[in-house]
Amino acid sequence: MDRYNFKSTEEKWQKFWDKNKTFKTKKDLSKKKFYCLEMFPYPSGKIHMGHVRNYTIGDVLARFKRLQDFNVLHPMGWDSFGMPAENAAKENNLDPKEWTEKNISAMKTQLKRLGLSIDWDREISTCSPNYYKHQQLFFLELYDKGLVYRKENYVNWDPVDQTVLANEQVIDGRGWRSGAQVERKKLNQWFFNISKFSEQLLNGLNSLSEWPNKVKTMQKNWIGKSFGCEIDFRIEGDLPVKNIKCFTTRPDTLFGFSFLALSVDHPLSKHYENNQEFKIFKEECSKTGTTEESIAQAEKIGFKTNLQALNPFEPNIKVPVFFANFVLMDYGFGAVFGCPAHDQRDFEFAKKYKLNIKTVVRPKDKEDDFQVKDEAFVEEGLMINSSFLNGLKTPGEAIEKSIDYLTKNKLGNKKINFRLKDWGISRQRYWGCPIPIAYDENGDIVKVPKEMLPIKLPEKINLNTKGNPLDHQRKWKEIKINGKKCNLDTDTLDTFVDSSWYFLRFCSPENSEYGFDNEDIKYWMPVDQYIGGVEHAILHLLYSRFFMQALKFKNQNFISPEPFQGLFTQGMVCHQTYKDEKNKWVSPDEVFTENGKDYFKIKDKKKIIVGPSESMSKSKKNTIDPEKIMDQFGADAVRFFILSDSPPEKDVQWSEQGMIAAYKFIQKFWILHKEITKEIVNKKRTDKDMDLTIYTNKLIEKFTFSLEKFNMNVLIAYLHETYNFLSKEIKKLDIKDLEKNYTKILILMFPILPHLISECLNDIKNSNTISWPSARKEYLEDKYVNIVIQINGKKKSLIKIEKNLDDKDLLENVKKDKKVSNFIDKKRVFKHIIVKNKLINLIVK
RNA sequence: GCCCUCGUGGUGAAAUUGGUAGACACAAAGGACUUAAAAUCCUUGCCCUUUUGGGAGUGCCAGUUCGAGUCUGGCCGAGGGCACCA
Repeated sequence: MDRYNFKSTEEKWQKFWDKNKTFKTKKDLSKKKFYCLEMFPYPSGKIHMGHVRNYTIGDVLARFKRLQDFNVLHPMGWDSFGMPAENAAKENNLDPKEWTEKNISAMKTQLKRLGLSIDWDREISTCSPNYYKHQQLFFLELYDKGLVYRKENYVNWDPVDQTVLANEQVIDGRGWRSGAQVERKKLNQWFFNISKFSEQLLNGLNSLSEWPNKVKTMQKNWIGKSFGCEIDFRIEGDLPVKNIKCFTTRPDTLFGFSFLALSVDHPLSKHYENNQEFKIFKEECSKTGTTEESIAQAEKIGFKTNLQALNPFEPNIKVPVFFANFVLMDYGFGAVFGCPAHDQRDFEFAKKYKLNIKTVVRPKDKEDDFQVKDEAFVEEGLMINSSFLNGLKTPGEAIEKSIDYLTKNKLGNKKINFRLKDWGISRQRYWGCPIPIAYDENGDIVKVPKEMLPIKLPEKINLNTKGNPLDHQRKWKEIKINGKKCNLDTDTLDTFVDSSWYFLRFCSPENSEYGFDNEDIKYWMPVDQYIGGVEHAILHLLYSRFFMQALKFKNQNFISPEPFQGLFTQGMVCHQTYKDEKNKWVSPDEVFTENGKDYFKIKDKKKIIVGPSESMSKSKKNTIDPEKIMDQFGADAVRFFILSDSPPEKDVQWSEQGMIAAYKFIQKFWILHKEITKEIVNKKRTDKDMDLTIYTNKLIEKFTFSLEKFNMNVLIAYLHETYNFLSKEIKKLDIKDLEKNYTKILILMFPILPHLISECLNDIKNSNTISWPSARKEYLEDKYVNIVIQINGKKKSLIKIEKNLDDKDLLENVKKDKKVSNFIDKKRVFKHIIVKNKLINLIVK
């Protein structure tokens, strides 16, 4: 018997799909649409196992929906701007454009080899002027709507390379390339006013019922809505300052007020510009970097001013004002009122600077003389030492009452605050979308007119310059707008902007007037199922949601603003890690094992230290190259394996054994298939035996159910089960409707193993128009059912019996059962519970 | 510290949502076929018993229920997210 030749078969079908444009999609209002989208890849040059998993899951779904007669949009593109291209180009003296294009063509070939059902005619690439032209127009549109603005912001600055560093380029406070101490530097940058939509972005989460709760929770926390009030503190001291505004969620603890802390970037700091000590203090603070996390890890320090703040509840009590490193200018007003007794951070600060610690909340089970000792008391409780608040429950009553008091006395107002900050979109880099803004000779902002778009990136420029590469392009920068000489902005847009609207572009990839066509997006949007890694749970997904809000803003005709109706986040692909005796990472290709426990280096037979399984990454060298695996086992086998071992939302362990098992399954299924085809043709079977019909209908039911629930690993189990069933069944003499049932089974398998099953269906010759089968209820149950017999809730026996027997007959039959009669002999059955056609529980004493 | 998720054999995992725990696969041991190997197939899998059979059992402890992997409360452990957020 011939073995299944995956190589020629897979090539054959891929060519067939390509030639016939099988997956080309057109708008068709007569059909229900299904937009299936996987997060598009960065063209690094080679696909990795994470891509294989992501795109296989999506492809199974897309093919399934197509068989269910949906009009399926399943496109693919390239997130092709970004730093790796710029870095690679710098290192090897290449052009980022050429490097990127070469990578795209290599990866496209690899993706095609996976047998994905993609409409390649809709392919887009974000680094193409055809794409970013529209992005520049969106930028201007948002600018006109007042959703883009310019402000100063801090960045990580590498003083040696004269360049801005991304957070991941800062390692232990030093630049990754130069090793120089990174500084905080203020730069003028563009911002999207995402915080304007905080409320909408938060509320929108409620409508996303097909999103994982985990992701919704993460976004909710990120947006961070908090209820409280703003308080205007009166200030006395040696400066011409009368008030400082604070935001607080705990106005109830004002009677425990013992200091006021300001951010070093607070406007008041300008009065201390010439103060040497303050300068040193501020520098100390600036070493901590710009991320919130690095600020957090620093020790709490303060700088005492000569100012005093008055307690709004008791104006005769005055407390010191500090600058402190733990106060962030970005949040609230850059000022915090400190109540050490009921905030751990304030407590530590007060201890350090020996400030007053007054207890104003007691636990419910303690007396009124309760005093905070070793740590702040932050839980619910009752108010004490707080005049008109005494005895009230807090939070809750006490907060309400204190806000009432502040409002009545014009000392403060109820306020809702969000943690979400505006989105800084300027990047001091070459390989990104140019910002369509110029500056005239006075430095005033001039919009680039629509007709002049796109502002194209200059090609083949020298990247080994200090600072921002575009800044050196004197000719490129010069632009004449309405007869005025201007200079272009030399920053480029954050690549998250590119990916915030690409799903719209896929709906009308060829529209040259605008980023999309309104009619197209009305038909295709929202994305019915979006699939990608959980690492994008916050930024990419939130930015995309913002982009939709921004397009909808002042435009009533725009579609409903949630872009992704369904979201699925798949887990990572993991592999064991290996290290040699020098503690260097070793790749799986370089090691061998005989017993599965002890590993050795192939080269010198030296022992390898086996580390824990971790997600595949180049830096740990624990990657498996999908291309090599496809050479060895074929695309169908890889698809089969990558779905088989774990539920798709969880991490999966790469296993050589598992991969081989997948390959074997395909081989043995092919042999079985040949046998079945022969049986179909040679012997006309009579139609007495219903086993296959019942099995097939049950399979259709549970297979469809699991597929819709994304339980892909269970699907694979069903396929194994089906193989086992069929290989026994085929030995029987009588099988009813073999061809009909077998064809249905093949169609179920098709989305997972498209090449193999295309070939199989081709053999049966009725595969012209295939569609997803539906189960017929009358075949779902046999005449007989298995009834579980429990005694006092414990399983004792199992009987096969006629279906739908009435309770009396059932009970009689049950009592006849040997095992049961052994048990209930001499005992009295005083109750029984029956679950129809399933179970009977006898209660005996 | 706060929030979320998850704890099931040697391993990855199923369990139709409160009704046969361990489907399916990997690994292991034993066996069949074979001169032999490979491939393939079958059996086994915790405890007691020679077998028939019986018992325990889904991280731990309680509870609800005729019946709990599934529901409730507490504890222990692992993973992820957020964070001096005022």
